[in-house]
Amino acid sequence: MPPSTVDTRTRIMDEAQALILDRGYSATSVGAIVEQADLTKGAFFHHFDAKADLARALVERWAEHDLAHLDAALARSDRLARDPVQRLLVFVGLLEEAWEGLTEPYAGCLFVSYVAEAGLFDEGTHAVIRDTLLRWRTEVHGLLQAAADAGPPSVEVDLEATADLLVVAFEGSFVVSRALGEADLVARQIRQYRTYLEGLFGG
Amino acid sequence: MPPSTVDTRTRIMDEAQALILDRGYSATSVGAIVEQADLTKGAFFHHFDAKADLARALVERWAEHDLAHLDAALARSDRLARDPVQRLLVFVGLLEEAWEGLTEPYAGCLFVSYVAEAGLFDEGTHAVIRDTLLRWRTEVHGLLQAAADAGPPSVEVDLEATADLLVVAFEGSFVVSRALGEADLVARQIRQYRTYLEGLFGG
DNA sequence: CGCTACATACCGACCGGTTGGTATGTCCTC
DNA sequence: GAGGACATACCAACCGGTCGGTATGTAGCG
Repeated sequence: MPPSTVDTRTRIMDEAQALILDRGYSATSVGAIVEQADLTKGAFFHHFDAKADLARALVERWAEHDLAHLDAALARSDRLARDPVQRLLVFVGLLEEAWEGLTEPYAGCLFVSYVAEAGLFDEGTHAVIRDTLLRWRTEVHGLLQAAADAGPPSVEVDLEATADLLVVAFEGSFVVSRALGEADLVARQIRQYRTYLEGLFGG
Repeated sequence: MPPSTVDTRTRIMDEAQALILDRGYSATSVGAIVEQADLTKGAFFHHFDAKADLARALVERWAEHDLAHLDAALARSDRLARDPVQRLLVFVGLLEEAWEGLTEPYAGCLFVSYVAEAGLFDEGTHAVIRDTLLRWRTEVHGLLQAAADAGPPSVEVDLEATADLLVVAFEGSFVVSRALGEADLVARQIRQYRTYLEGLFGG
């Protein structure tokens, strides 16, 4: 296998992502990216047609990992619990677990970076983000509906909004966690969400 | 009142804020700002020492309005309800009310914009955001504590994290609302938060 | 094997345009 | 006529992107 191609492209993407998470897309020049990756502009534009091409590749990779994470938690909670309510709570518990023990670098989210500079990206790039968030809505809503079918929640509640609250709690946590410099904030907020669900469906 | 000075400065800030909310701080050039405000660079640098000076002024104004909003809701809920639990629920209800009926432009938050490009701003600017969020934490935690003292919540819960969840729900809603193009998402999420509190303290 | 033909990976100089910022000038008001 | 409120003109640095070139394959063929 040629040691170069894939490696270099990935390295560019990794360095670019780190820079974008820190200072945003627009402030991340391709000059800075290639310097960080110890390359030249020639190398960059060999692998990407334009800077926007990189942006698209990055968000697609991020969405892919994100959905893989979702599917994994879905599958595991499916295996670990039979009861719909338990399945729901285990699912959220697994997510919480994944964000525990986070200390040093406060979480960043590429979606937040892109949304904050939304005016710079084309429809296709936005669609990647939208589709990913909608997958979360659909899947979580499915879990909630199954739990509600097994036994109605303690109070009447908008199940779609409840599903969205998980994603909202994640994205909001990323923002607030960085703003306050508190790494454990994400996991604590997901735990809050779980407490909410326990109250609704009876833990 | 002199019609010029304050007006021009405010106009610069307004246009700059609108642009930053749309495409971020870095991608908002002072050239674009003065063009939007129908001015020239001379005018801009007459009112601001540097672009960073504008950034600071904007976040300070935003924080001021944000805290005024908080204080108003705090004062009104104080007047409208005597019981600590009712006071808490009315407080959140007022916030929800303020975000209802929002249709056209999906909400943006300057804090989100700044956090997404955190690496570009100095400590002082970050401190403004941090202090503002901490005020929310303190005040909401106070309301929660008072409610808990009047009658313990239905389940044991981390009251500080519960306080943070309100801010997290706001910031997260701003992000997701823009990403999905759903203007009513903010109010629906704040309503979810209220439902959570009702479950904890008994509406 | 040796030769040709072509592809991939990367370099570094360079281009036009834009950036934040400055220096100077002009007009209006007190 | 002094000072504030702008406009005009300009600069050096940097921006995304192009281009000619090179080094290293790699596949086909005799």
